[in-house]
Amino acid sequence: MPDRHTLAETEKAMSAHVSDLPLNFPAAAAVSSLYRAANAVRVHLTNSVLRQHGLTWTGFVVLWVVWIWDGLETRRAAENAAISKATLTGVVKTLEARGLITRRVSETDRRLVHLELTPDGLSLMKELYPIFNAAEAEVVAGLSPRSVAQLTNSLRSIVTELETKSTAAMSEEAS
Amino acid sequence: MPDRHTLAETEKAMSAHVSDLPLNFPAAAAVSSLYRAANAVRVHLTNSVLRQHGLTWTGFVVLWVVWIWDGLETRRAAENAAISKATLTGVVKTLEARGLITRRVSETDRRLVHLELTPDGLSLMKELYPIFNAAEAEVVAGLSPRSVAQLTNSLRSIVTELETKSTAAMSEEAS
DNA sequence: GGCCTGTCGTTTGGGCCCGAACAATATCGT
DNA sequence: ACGATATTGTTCGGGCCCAAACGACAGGCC
Repeated sequence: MPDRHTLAETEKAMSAHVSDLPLNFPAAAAVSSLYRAANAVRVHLTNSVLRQHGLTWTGFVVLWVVWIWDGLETRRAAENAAISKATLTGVVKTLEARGLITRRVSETDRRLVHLELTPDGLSLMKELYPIFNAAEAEVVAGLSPRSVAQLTNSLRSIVTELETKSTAAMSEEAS
Repeated sequence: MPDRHTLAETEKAMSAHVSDLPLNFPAAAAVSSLYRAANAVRVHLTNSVLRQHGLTWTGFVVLWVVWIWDGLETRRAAENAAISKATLTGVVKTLEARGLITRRVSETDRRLVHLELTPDGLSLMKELYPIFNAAEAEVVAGLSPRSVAQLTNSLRSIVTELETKSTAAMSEEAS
């Protein structure tokens, strides 16, 4: 076990610098934990499941949304994968080169590009997703089912809150 | 409001593909929410606070840990910021070029590099962190204090669980 | 028809991200 | 003393990440 700084030590060092300021410590702890947990989960699932199949986390997420929706347009794939259109272009290029996904320009609206899994991509997801899900289950295995449900609810509440803020800022911009 | 896929629609599309498989849906929902929330928070805090100061999320995190610990060695900075040593090298190079941080090779062990804030870096953090923390508070404003505490606990539990797994895998490797 | 406005996916440029390989340095065993 | 072993920060290569600028295209409005 590396002698890294413990949580308690970090909080002590922190309070030595900012204890005289009117800060919201629980909020800081929540955001910090959120970042670290998401990172740890991404690293763990990548190393334990995805890497041996030559997939990155983002690549897998893109394959997953295209699979679940039986193919969709680029803009919706980016929304569902929570990445920008620019990023998606690069990721799709990688997946296309691996023969897992195909791009097809729409006949009715030539601006749109429709994404779909190849047979190889489809069989990969059918094989891989149950394994991936089992690893996801392990990640939350230490929590009670009730805690997992509460966790999911709180996280979704945060996402909703921020999406509201974001669209509010956009309409303010437009006025 | 863009007509993106709702949560309920996604779950419906998902069950159409995998309802016959023995999957752990609550675990999948938790991991997915975790990823999306962390992403949304990072984007929000970057755009609303960090960008106008020319800082990235990771750059800010590195500055923060160096600040809180009154300077530390590269390997500890990477641990505390939850990024790899390789990534830290690049981030520090950026921060050094902006005049916010300094690198100093240790006298007693010439392998070690000590990181410290410059006066500019110090005054930036003193000005910026209260603003950043206020934005963090907004992020969890929709949750009750009790929910925030539970959220933090659950997330820390996940991190601890994964760190245990990771060190267990390493000692297995070594044997 | 001919603009005008908005939307689509891509490109560009700069930065983060990591694993693996590496050179420099320290430490341990003998 | 001195080779074997371990640790540190860096480099390298490939991939992800995004904002901004861009060209292609669709639809509305005169």
